Amino acid sequence: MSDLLYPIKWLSKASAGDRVAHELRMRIISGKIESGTVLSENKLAADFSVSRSPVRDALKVLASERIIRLERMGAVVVGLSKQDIQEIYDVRLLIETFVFERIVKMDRKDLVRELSKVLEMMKIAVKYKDADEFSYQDVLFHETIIRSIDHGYVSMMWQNLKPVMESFILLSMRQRIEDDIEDFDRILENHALYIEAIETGDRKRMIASLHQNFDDVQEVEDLWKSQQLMTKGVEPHD
Amino acid sequence: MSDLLYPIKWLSKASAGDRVAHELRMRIISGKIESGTVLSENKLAADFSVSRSPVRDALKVLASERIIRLERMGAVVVGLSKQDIQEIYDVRLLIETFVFERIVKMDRKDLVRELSKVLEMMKIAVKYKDADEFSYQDVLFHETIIRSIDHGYVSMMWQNLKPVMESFILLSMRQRIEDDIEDFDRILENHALYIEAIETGDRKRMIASLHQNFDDVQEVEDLWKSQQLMTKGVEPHD
DNA sequence: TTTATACTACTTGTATACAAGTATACTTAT
DNA sequence: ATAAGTATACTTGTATACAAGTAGTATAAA
Repeated sequence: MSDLLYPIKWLSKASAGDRVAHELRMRIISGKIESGTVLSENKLAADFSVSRSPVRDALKVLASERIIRLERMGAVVVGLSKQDIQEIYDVRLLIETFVFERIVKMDRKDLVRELSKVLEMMKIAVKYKDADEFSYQDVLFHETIIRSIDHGYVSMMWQNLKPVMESFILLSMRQRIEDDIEDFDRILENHALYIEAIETGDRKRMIASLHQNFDDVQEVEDLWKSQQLMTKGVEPHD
Repeated sequence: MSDLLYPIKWLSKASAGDRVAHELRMRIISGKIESGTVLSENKLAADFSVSRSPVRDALKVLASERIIRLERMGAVVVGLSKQDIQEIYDVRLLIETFVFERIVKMDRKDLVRELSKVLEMMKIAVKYKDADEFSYQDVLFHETIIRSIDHGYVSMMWQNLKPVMESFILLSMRQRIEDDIEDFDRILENHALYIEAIETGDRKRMIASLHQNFDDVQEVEDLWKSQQLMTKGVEPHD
């Protein structure tokens, strides 16, 4: 088994099943395991040096995220297309605009303070060129916003979306921290704008900030580059 | 083990894990298993006469739906509160309004035809006082709308929501077919209005039809009644 | 009576075993 | 050479076994 794509430190207390799920997700989204590949529970168990039980758990999770398809014989890798990424953004936009409408009716002081903290963390991460830490804080930023309205089913939707988003952002940021380090300033600025929008309850500014993120196709390009990079060194997964 | 709440005929090709998940979900949402109860994998396996494996699968599914909470020792039943049901409607409204915006930009002829068919089925179900069939068609109606825009991640959100919705609607309709059979006319009319809104692309009418559904708290009352009914005959699940 | 320790009866997560089903390849008969 | 049937090497779903850990209880000591 080759080295891991998912940060080991994020898995400190995770079960074997979780580890397999996270690592497999990264390999699929990065393109290291190509779309169309048929995964076998037994082969995966051998690859990861675990039994079939945790592998089965992992495959169920990945199937619910639609990056694999469970069929009669074997799990077929689907992966993430550009359209998928667009769709993820659709849903994120959908969720976050809903959340914003709730937020503006609440006391937002604590939230703004919390988000400011996360933003500072992101700045430090950029300073030390730590793509993984940056990704973590980026995801946390949006999760903090979403969870602030205390809506069980919206949180649920986020939980379903999060793992794929996280992997995708991780890969994208790792790529970008090599190619476009100065681009992170723009991302940081965008997040600052988001905080301002929440603070002032300015719906327009919030939408603008969101779209500025979403219209930025850079991340898609990053992922594509990353996939090219990966598939070069891929072992033929017959 | 007492008799089943979930229609057996809907489980013809389902695995043992699916059966357990569906039945357990019904018992939890109906209140037959009360909130706070701690479920044990071994006890459940014995109750359903299966091994722990399918029970584990089922518990994972129910946990992702947030009707139970997986803890260190045992799975704690959470159940559905009135707020949860309100939240489900929030999300359904969110999804369906998004879907509608896409639909009005498409050719809607086939969709309208398909929906009309489902609506006729619903009418027959009412005629024969078949609450289960009615529920099935009702869920199918909304699923047909949502899947028509061919959006993977929106479909995913629906898939995550569907099982709980389905159970909830089933219980509510079974209650209502006893108490308020004439009320089904109003529901049918509402669905007809929905189809019209799609056909004409009339956003306002669609929103109206949606709200008419959502503002109707009857379903919540039905569920509550159903729960009262159930908890009377509940065996103390120490 | 209170505190500490050890024991019992649970729990989960993982590994392994087995039954039933399916696709591929290889016979064998025509 | 081709078609039909059969063997085999896979697959999944379920059952069972085992290790590690946790709550609660009972017993022992102060």
